[in-house]
Amino acid sequence: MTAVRVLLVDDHPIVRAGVRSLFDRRDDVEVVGEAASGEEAIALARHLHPDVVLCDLRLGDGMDGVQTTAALRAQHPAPAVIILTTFDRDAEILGAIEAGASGYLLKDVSPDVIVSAIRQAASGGLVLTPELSERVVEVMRAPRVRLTERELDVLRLLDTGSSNREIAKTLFVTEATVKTHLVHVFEKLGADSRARAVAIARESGLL
Amino acid sequence: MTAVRVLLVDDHPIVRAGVRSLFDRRDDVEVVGEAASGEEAIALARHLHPDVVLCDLRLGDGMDGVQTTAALRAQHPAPAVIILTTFDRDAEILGAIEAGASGYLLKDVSPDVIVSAIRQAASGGLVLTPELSERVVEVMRAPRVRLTERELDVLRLLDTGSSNREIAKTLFVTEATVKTHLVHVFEKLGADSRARAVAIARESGLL
DNA sequence: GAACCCCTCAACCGAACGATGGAGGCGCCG
DNA sequence: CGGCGCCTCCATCGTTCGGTTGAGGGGTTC
Repeated sequence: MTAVRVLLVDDHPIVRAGVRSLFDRRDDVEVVGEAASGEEAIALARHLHPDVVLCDLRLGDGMDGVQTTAALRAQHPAPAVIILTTFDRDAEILGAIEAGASGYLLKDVSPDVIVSAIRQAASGGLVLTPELSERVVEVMRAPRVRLTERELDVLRLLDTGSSNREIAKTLFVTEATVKTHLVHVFEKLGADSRARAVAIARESGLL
Repeated sequence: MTAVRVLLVDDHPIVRAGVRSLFDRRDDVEVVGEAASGEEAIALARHLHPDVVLCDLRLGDGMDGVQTTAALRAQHPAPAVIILTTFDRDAEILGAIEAGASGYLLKDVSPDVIVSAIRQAASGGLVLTPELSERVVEVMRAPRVRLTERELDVLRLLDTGSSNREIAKTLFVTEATVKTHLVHVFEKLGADSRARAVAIARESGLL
């Protein structure tokens, strides 16, 4: 059996070194490249054709992990993508999976979990830690909250502590319009007040 | 010259492995131990007497990096502590320095910066990346916002979107009391509304 | 064209919010 | 002891801010 070819994507050199060292003494996994950004990862993957890409979600200023995943999955042949990250916000997990990730691991898992995840992903499987898979189905089952662009605008301004009047001013609309958007945001989020809305939005990762 | 003895503290095995691999081929830095939690770090340091402790800020569920730093610095002999973390919230940086950390590095710095930081810290120096040191003096110069415990309680509940009435109920006080606290919070934060207060508090890392 | 969604707006009402000016009790520290 | 800071609470006031309801135009999809 030939070794699984892996591409590492993380903006922290230290983490890359850490992951790389996991495979140093193994002959079934081979690190064929490292990238510090999504852009770099895509370019590298185009030439290296890795079997699996191990990708962080937060990648500094450029593309994020979800965008990178989507771009990678659009390539031919498409590598399997495993998200390896510190954060476990529902929206990001869901986003990553929707974008075509075959796995989602938190960085505090033990090294051998990562190794086995890579092997499994290389053979086409889906990899989720038990707690995460539980959450995933839970969130999947709950109807996804879809906010319109405008509603997101007011929500973001809400988060800065703006009043309706201020939001109206910066969005160049009437205060009445803002209120209408807010009503819809409240409905969709199940909130009964602006304050609660931001709190909920924050929890579900919309902000 | 004898090698600098270093203790690694991070809840992610991967990061520990990464940092460790930085020193593998160097003879001037020696990793004498690893800890996955603050508690473990303190216990280990008591026996190992490292010269420098490299410590993450977020350490899972137990003690955080700031608490760990304070405890380590209280030992005799006290190791130098360098915070190595992903986050750069003002409050945490300040807290770490106040707790006696001799350095604060972001995980995206290049490996050799870490190495030289360790050497510098071992000889008693203070280590800050240029951008950070700028921010530090800036925040130092600005009068520190000190909220009382109760005011923080109110602020935290505010963040969840609670109304004054609800806050009063969960804190077992009158609505009047809540309002008084809020007035003080507003004064200290320079806010003119509850929403802005949360926003400001969030920015300055009080939440 | 009808149904639908999104953005826009008006007018109303009420409550909650923030401001103001107090007051008393408690613990700590010089 | 005498102050000081913190927590607690009272009453009042105004008014703005927020949330509700209802409604119209533009774009789309079938």
